[in-house]
Amino acid sequence: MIRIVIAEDQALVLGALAALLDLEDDLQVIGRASSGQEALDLVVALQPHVLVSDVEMPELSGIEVAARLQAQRSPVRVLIVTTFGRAGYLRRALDAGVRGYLLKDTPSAELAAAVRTVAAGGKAISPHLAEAVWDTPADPLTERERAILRLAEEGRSNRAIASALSLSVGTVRNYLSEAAQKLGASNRTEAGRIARSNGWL
Amino acid sequence: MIRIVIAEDQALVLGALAALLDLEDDLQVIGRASSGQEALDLVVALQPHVLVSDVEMPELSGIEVAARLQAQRSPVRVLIVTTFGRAGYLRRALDAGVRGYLLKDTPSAELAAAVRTVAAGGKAISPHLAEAVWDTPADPLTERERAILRLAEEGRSNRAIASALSLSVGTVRNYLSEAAQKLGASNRTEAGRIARSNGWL
DNA sequence: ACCGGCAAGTGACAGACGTCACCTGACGGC
DNA sequence: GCCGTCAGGTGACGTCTGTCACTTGCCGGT
Repeated sequence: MIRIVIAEDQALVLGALAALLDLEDDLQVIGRASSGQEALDLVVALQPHVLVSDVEMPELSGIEVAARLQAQRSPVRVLIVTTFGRAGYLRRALDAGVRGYLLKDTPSAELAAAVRTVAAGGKAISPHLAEAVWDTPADPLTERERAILRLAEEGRSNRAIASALSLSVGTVRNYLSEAAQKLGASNRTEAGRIARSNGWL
Repeated sequence: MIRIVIAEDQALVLGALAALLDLEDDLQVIGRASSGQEALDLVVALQPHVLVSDVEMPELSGIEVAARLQAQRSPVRVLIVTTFGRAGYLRRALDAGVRGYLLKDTPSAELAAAVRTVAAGGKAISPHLAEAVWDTPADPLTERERAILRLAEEGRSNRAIASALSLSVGTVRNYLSEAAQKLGASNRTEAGRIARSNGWL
């Protein structure tokens, strides 16, 4: 019997996924979390075989939860389930020791199979996504550029960004200009879109 | 026995929701659609009591499906289930004759209850959301402003927007300026964010 | 026939943005 | 000690944006 904790911030989807997994005779959902922190606590307390987690969650993202579990040498296997086929996310997830990564448009029958594979020590990556990682270049942005781009994306002016990060306005301009060049964008807005769609923000 | 068709473009969520509803003795999922068009065809063919539909779907949105059903005087009741608590969406949904509108962070136990309520001719709106509509002002944008804002949001320059819509650059500037004023934004990027977060784009 | 409202345009101006060349200081190799 | 590198800054320049006042043409109401 494979014991599972599910983490997902949308309660309806959480309940539905649990119902789906509970239909299987050899799977048992022993815990449900609606935030990253809660997921981490539950995993530590219940020691399930597998944690099935969304990426986008309040407090801690699914990837961060995986990273923490890896850091504390937890034997729990993590299977990420997400909407976003962003290559950057998958890269980070793999770095965090994640064993499975499924897109939410995978047929539902495959979820249980993926859970079993992961529980048995194998890996389960949506094939569609594995490809995407191949032909998506690595994140070209530096930490500074990312931070500035995130603020620019929200519509803040150079001046506002500068004072938020204690930089000079000129420096902010330079970083944004450089980021736009790297991304092949012709302005901050486009740069933001490109970076976000690749999972680099 | 209440007969249901489910429409949701994420296969995994579709399967999970179906599993959840099938657990109930008095509910029966008789059809599954992964696009708006498919949902419409299925509803016409199967004549379920209730259509449970996502908003964001390829081809036709859940709201558009509801509008078409209303136009052809279909007796099928529509229950929308969505991630986004955008007041604008709910308004449009109600105009399209939708009988229920649940957020995906509603506890999963309430989904079946909402289906029953809607099937019986009642209404089921997430209370949280009903409030939001109250204190969200109506969409202040004109069709032109919306179109221009959508393009600006993608990072296009005034010149690009002007030629895409066969307008003069000055006019585009004026529309954007006006839209920003209406929305209380200080630039196009912020205006785009505000409009989108209210479901006005 | 007239008025008001609305879509679209024009011209002008200030300020914000994007680009580039160049400067400074810290810091890790060798 | 010197050199390369990297984060950050400066100044200058041209272009793009945002704002405003004003104009034109169209359309519906009265």
